[in-house]
Amino acid sequence: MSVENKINKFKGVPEPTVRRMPSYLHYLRFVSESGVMNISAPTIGRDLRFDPTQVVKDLAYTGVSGKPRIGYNVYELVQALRNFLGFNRLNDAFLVGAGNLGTALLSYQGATNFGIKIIAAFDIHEDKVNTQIGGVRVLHLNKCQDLVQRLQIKIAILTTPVSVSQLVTDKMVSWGIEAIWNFTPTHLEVPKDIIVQNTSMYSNVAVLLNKLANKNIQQPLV
Amino acid sequence: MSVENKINKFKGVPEPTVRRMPSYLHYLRFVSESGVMNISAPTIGRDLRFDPTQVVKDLAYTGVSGKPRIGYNVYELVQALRNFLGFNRLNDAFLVGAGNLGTALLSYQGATNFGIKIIAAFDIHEDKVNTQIGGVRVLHLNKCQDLVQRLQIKIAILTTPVSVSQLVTDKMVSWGIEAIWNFTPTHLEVPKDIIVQNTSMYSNVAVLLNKLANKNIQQPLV
DNA sequence: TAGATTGTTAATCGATTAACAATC
DNA sequence: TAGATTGTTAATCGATTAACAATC
Repeated sequence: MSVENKINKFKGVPEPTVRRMPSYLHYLRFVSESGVMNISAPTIGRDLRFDPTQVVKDLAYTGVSGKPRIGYNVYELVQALRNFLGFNRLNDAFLVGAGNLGTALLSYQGATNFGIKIIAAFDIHEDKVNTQIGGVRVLHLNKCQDLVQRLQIKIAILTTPVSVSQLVTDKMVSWGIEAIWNFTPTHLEVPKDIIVQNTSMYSNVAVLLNKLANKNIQQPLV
Repeated sequence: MSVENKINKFKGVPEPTVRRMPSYLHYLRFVSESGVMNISAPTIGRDLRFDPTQVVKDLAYTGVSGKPRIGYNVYELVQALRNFLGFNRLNDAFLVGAGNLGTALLSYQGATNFGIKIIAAFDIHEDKVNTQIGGVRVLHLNKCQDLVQRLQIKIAILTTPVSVSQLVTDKMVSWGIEAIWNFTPTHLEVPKDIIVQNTSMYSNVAVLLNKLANKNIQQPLV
């Protein structure tokens, strides 16, 4: 195997593991409130309905090591998970498109800050520009490039209409945005070093409705 | 293998496939607007960045069959996907918890109805009760049981505070709710025939931040 | 010490990708 | 007909689960 290949062999933490990390953090915070100092993987697994071996493997990625028969130190885990999830860094983001969903996210994060802080929002409609939503100022999109570059913003939350999502994406990438949290149903075309995280309400609804339909089909068989 | 086992061998459509279905639908609607009548799996794959074989397999689940060298009939696919995704059925839902996220979802779906129709929302705070959000009436939670049963509602959207999420879930299940779209970070305990679809903003943020962090770690290696 | 739990290596399982024959 | 594409069967890949030795 060539050196080139070996370098490319670098695999980060598996995505399913990353997705479970916030669950562990939420659970461990809850557990630590009741004064529990140490916790074992089987206990976590029982409560969260995860396989105990999977819990062990997942937690190993935080760098925390446990003690046989005792388990893991809860405080240590919470800190390690916070660090793993990037809550200790500051993750400033811009939101583009202050329509229904954009407004929704702005109001939502007013209360809960889930690891990303929305610094400003952008829109082109006069009735939105220079207002505040959820404590965040809405500016005209033509101010975006300058601010992305001055504030070194790397994360953009995309909540524009579908009709302009690719166009806005292209511009933001050219301005230096490195990661796009895409809430539109559009498949965005981006250079390969740009990260796109698709969050589709549609996919989630699809899975739920499908399970519900299966349930009703399956029943008569039993 | 026992008969019991054979029955349990029933596997629905793989979840990853279900998650891709809305992408196909969105894409095909777009394509059909430009008057394209037939489309091949490789073309779809190229545009959506899916493996062509995967597209063929996914589309097979809709029941539509294509013609070699010609592809699939776009109109037929759109109809089949709409049907597959349950857009032709009416999927009425109740939303419980008209706080930040609840309000957000209510305002959002005002414009976009993504397969589920929110019929009413419920809360216990006097300042929310008997208001309207996004055209949906907010009622007191003590009216919920009666309405779930009268209207035969099967789907609940859970956007309560974490502190009451399990409690509210237990009640709704006892009232006859069959599927819960859970937006809280709580792991809900439910009877095994109840469907829980977790939609965690936290997980999505976690994946995005993790990719971003990896990117910045990996760069120096090159 | 005895035994529950960690941490690692192996087996399983399911989805993705590749190969290829059938077909229009 | 020739050849691109469907549709199916086989190979690969990665995550989950099982097995087990090390350890506190």
